[in-house]
Amino acid sequence: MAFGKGCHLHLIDGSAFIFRAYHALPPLTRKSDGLPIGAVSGFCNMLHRYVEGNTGPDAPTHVAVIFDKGSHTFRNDLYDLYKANREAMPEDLRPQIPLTREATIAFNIACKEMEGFEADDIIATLACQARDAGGRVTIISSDKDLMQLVGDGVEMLDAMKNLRIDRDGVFEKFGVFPERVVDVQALAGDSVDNVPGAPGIGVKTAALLINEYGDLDTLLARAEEIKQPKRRQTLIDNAEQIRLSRRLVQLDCDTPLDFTLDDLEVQDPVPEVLLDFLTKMEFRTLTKRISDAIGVEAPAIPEPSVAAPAEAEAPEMPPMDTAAYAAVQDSAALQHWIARIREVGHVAVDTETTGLNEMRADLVGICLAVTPGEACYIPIAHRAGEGEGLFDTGELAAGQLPMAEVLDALKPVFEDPSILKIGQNMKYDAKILARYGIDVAPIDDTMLISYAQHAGEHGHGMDTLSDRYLGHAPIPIKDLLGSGKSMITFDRVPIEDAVKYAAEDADVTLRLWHVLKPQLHRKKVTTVYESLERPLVPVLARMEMAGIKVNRDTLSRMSNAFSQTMAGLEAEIHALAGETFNVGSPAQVGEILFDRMGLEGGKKGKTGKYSTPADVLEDLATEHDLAARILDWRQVSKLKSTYTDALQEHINPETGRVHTSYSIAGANTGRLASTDPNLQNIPVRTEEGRRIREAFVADEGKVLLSLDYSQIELRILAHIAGIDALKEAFRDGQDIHAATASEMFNVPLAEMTPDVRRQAKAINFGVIYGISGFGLARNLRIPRAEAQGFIDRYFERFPGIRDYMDDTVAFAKEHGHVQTLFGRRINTPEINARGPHAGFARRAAINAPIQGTAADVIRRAMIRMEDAIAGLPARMLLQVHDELIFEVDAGAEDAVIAIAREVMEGAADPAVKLSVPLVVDAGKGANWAEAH
DNA sequence: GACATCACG
DNA sequence: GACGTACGTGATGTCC
Repeated sequence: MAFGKGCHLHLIDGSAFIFRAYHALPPLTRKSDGLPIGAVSGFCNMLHRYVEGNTGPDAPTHVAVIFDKGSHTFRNDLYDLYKANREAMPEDLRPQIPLTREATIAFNIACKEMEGFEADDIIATLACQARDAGGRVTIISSDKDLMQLVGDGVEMLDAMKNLRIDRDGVFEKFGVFPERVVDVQALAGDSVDNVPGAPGIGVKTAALLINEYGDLDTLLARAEEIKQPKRRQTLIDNAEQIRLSRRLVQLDCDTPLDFTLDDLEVQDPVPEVLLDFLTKMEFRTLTKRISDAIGVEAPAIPEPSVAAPAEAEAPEMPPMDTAAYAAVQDSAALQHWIARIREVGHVAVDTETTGLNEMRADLVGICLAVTPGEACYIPIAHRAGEGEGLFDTGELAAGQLPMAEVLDALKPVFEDPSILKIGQNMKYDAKILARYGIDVAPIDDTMLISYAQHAGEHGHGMDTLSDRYLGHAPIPIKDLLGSGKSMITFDRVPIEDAVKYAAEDADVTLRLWHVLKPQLHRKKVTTVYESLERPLVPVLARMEMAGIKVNRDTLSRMSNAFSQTMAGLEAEIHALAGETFNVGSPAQVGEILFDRMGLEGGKKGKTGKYSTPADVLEDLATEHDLAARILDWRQVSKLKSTYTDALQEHINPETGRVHTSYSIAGANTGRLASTDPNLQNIPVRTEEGRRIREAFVADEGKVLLSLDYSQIELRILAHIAGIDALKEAFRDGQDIHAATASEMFNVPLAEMTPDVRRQAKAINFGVIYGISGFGLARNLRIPRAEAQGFIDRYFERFPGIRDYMDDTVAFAKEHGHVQTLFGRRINTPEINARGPHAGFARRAAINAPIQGTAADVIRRAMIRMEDAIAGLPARMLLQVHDELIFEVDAGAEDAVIAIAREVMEGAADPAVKLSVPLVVDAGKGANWAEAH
């Protein structure tokens, strides 16, 4: 088909794909020879995702991936410093560049580059040609240099954000439409490409000037008229440099091409060619995904005969083979496996159940793996079924040992202190088995072994770990259970299917253990794993099983009251607005406030809708009742839906209590996270919200205790950064925010006003979060310059803080991670990134050692707590980051408080000698509101 | 399933 | 000088 009207050309910015892929992935290597292939892998995944997404009426008819070639272009002749400050290409990326060309060709997509021309110029030329021929063009890139091409049927698409950029989008970015983009870029310059521009002028100012004068030539010709003297002089002095800059940023639409648009017609990949390439690269997961999708068998990927150096300590492993797994269906087989476990001394265990809620799910089967590839599945409670959909007959399927026999036989093994039980997220399996009378110990957990080493790098779920460390994609559970409404429970899965899936999970877990466990000491996190991760599993399991009593009537009454309040508010809101709309829809709220009523302050988010967060509405609320009532409605709506309604659903009918689940490897910093339900965000800051805590009660004859660390993060900061003034204030038991204010503003403590203290408090918190003038200004609602003044003064008074920040960031840049006082490692893969990414990574790196050390401290306290209170009628129920909740017999409160406080305040000892005291506040009461 | 919003430390 | 900006989480509702 000749390119013309009705055609749609996609131009992919190849270099952008490569760099994104490179920075998004860890340095993967090809297993057989160690060739770096991380970027190629990411590149292929992106291409695959791109191709898959190309369906429907908007699909391209023509497509090409465009690459840069050579480093010298006509722009270097114009200006020899062009792109001169580019960092050299990383060593491990260089050999991957030719492979990305091969990959493109393997996907049967045209792959184009020209010596001496930048990809951007080829893209510009093709876009012009296609547009002139009457076709549409989509440029897949987020490079702002390409924005000048937008318009007349040319659009850009940011593939990662799936964001289309049209003329209006360009205007949002540059403040001018595409045809004036080069003018703005010429003025603003570009530090990445080393385009000089005009000193002191950024995009904002440039757009302002261009819009005022029309275009760059007019602006330069009339530069004398500019009112601001400094700006005027800059433009006059730098006119030549600005014109040069324009020539540098102006893309060339006349690149001589040795091919035509017609050569770029979309073609389906040739399965053999594509699979050959992917196999050659040894991309196991992607090869399988694509071969499954197109129904063509891929050539086998050779397993390396010698283990790669990094895995030298792991045993050689046979390839994964789900057909080799055994079903254990008689006593002899069961005894055989138990004998094997005793011979080997460890076993990977995985339980299959009817659901994800460990307090409710029933055991269906148990998988065991003793050596890689040597795994079995013991079906216990599969149901008999009839026909395709397994119509439930209410009876157990044939070929299963009695549950009692299986559990009686396994119990001595699972409780044998000399046999290590290995699991992936072992807390789940331990809780299930605990309900059947088995206390699994000792345990190892591959999820936590990964977390100790790789927090911040990637997730720690089995699929992620299997993909990364075994190059294998396990059978998705969806294949067995389906999804959505027609989803079945595991007990309805035919035993022969269950064997493959279930035993595979145990096999994968065991293999991961062999790969990851030996790495703990290399990453120097053995102590972290052994002292902060592994011992926490049984502690959390018991807390979760204990649960906390929640009074359904209290919640139900509150829900009813909230319903009434909401109905009243809704009527009032509709009356004030003069029309009815969905108050729960931020989009509609934005439209009403900013379009219909024409209020100021409406900002649109990236989806093009008005943003209406609370702080914006709060500003409006002083003048407009409508905004105030919407805020009221939102608060009540939140309390009702998230708390008073949802919590009732979580009350376990058997125990009458709510059992949360803590994820140990959820937060990168070492904090726990609470889910199903989240009991770490129960309201407390408002009076109405706090009343929800009245529904969390002690059982009859008991009392709730709450013990929380006072200012633990600031204390840790004072210790780590070595701030004497803060340390002294803590040692003297002073009000730390008042002391900070006094030191900063030279106000004696006796004359401190609440407002000055409040500001110091905001700064103290800001420091922990990696402070910025902008952030503090927004938080305190003061001018930015004033906020910056506070920060400057703070750093002046406490210079150690700035050193801590600088040192921490430098450490992260050098090592790729930061660490807590207890050695917990938080990886910072983004710390050397450029762009807005970098700011986030920087602040996260500053915060992580502080938040993480506090998390370590309370973990240590929790691990010691059980023994400490063993003789007392008390149990630990909840953790809320710096707070522990206990339930104790009435009368034992003070004894428990004394012991628990001692454990918590001494939790850092003896591993770390803190130079500030840790202080714990305690409260008690019939419910959580009283205790807190 | 993405996004916006808001609950907590 | 301008960029975009507080750190860490999870649950809910809307809307496509």
